[in-house]
Amino acid sequence: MSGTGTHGNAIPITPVGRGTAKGALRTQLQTACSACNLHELCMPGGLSAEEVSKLDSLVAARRRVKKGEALFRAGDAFDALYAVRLGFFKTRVTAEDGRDQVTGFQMPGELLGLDGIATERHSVDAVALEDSEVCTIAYSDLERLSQEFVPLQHQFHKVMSREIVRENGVMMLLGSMRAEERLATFLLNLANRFRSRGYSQAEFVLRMTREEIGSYLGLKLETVSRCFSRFADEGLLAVNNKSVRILDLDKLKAVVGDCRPGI
Amino acid sequence: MSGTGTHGNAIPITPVGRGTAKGALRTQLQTACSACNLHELCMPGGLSAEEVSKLDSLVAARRRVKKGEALFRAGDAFDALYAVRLGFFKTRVTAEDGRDQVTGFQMPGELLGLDGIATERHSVDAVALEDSEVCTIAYSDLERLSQEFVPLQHQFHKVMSREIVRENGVMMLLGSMRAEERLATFLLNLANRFRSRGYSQAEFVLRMTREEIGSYLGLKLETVSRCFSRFADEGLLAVNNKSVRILDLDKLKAVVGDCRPGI
DNA sequence: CGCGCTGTTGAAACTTGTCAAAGTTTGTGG
DNA sequence: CCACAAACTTTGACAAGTTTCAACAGCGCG
Repeated sequence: MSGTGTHGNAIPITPVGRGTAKGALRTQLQTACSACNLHELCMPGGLSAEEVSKLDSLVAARRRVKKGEALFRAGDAFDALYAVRLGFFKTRVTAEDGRDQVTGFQMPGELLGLDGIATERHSVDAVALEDSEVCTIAYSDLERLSQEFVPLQHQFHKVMSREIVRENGVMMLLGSMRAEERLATFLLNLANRFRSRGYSQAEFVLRMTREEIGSYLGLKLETVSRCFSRFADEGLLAVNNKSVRILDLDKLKAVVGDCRPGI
Repeated sequence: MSGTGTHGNAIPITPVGRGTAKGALRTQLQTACSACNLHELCMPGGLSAEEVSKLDSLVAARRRVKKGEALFRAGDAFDALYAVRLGFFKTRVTAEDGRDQVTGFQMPGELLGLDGIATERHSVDAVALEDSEVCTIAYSDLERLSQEFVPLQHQFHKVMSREIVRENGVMMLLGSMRAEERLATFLLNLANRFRSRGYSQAEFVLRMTREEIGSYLGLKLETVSRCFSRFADEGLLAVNNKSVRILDLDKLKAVVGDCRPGI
């Protein structure tokens, strides 16, 4: 099963499209959810193998998005959801006065576009942070299929609810944590998500700039940079530009919950 | 139709249950969504009259929640959604270390409990800020009915998506606004929601304390109090404890978007 | 190879938080 | 219905945390 020396079911997170034979093979094999090694993390979630195969009909098109390009923009008509297959995205909202706020970072297996259902127009921009690839799920198809297919409907509701819960967590972070706690929380969250995908939880490369991290965490980029430096000084992290290695996971966790250790 | 001198289709926002004959009559008449004057704002949303009548079967029980009591708590098993019928709620998340964060305020016509779908346990507390009343919608019934009833499914998805979009807005507020902007945004949002319900948008009574406002806005209660005082000094508001009157709507709006008027 | 974007660091300014005290309102029980 | 206690609000003075401004270093892309 495992230990063959290959990456097993881990998807390389490096930019796609370098045109290797192996890449071409993978693309061909994994057109279907049932063959996708992300299906545990993605929409198929708790569905049975048989049920997942029904999903395959939904995922019509694949789409590549180059680094810096938008998958969709606020104001665009909504007609599909997107599952990140490869790469890394950010979503952001822009206020009338031009300020913008990063509202999330999405990695393989995560869904984009849920914001569009409310008004049938997107309310955020989804921008690729590296060359990426998504599965397109036409929303009308999803609605139709989940009509006749109870577990899919249930699963979809869970995905939306999970997003609501995630945002509650971000509100807690933004509303009542200090800079170091915010960054530590963010790094621990990233580490967990990498781990779920079969990557090292201790060592990873950030796809976003300090400014994007700062926007997400409600901080200025200088503050983010200073916090990284402080964590490095204290031996919690080894930071080299965008690559981060967690040296002391326990201490990093302690940064988060240090305010009222007793209560 | 209107202009009879009564409140028409406006629901009095004062505490319920004083046992007047009129109150008893209303309770009896409005057990059904089709007879509820909130149906424009609530789940029935864009549904036709005929469609709404199908909803009635869903709304089995009504439930009263006294001021200060919880409709549900984080960790409780999830089995129903609740539509606020009368009164006012807050939702809050609590961190392991005891800190808590208000994640929303819900008024009549708004839904509570969407957080519970993800894990089948609630992840927030929902607490009544005044004596309140909710319609209980069993989630299993909702799933079943929306299975055979497309517009309901669609409407429910919209409600969830709307909540995601709302939370994006709160992230913007918490992540990149200053104290005065946050409070102004909050007041304008309240004003709009009161207006949609047929109340004055210029004059209303806050159901929550300064501390709860502060928690929602990521500020300390003293900061909230100072901002109120400053708005009053500048002639934007008349503030008397919990009652607020907006004196200069345009200036209040200007507070929000004053950072980069040009760009 | 150089220009621009990204990241780091320092010092000063500013916003918000903390602590403290006093006033006000609300709720409860006699 | 009044009195008292608890909860809430306001305000001031001061402290702390974060932002702002500025300068410079490093890396990557053209």
